[in-house]
Amino acid sequence: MNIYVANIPFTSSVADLKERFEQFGTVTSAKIVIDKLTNRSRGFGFVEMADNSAGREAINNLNGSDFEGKSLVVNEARPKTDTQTGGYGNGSRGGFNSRW
DNA sequence: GCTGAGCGT
Repeated sequence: MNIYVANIPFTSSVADLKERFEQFGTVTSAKIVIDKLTNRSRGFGFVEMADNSAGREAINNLNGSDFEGKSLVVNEARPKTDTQTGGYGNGSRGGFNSRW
């Protein structure tokens, strides 16, 4: 269960996310996307959890919640390199891979 | 001592 976390404040780090998601389940790996060029946080990251149910719980609970004074955005991440059969094309927001 | 879209070295 990989989860996409956006609207992360720049004063936050991966340990904060990991802690925040460990409230709902076991976090396999958490990472904040740092821009390769500027070496600065882009404000979003990815959290991978062990249980899918815990991931759903974390999404439903942490999405839109208060995080460092800002509303956190938590969604399910789309597969980075997986069988993108069907082609979501240049899926900007909205198109999610419903693998449920 | 940088900045707020949003899907990753």
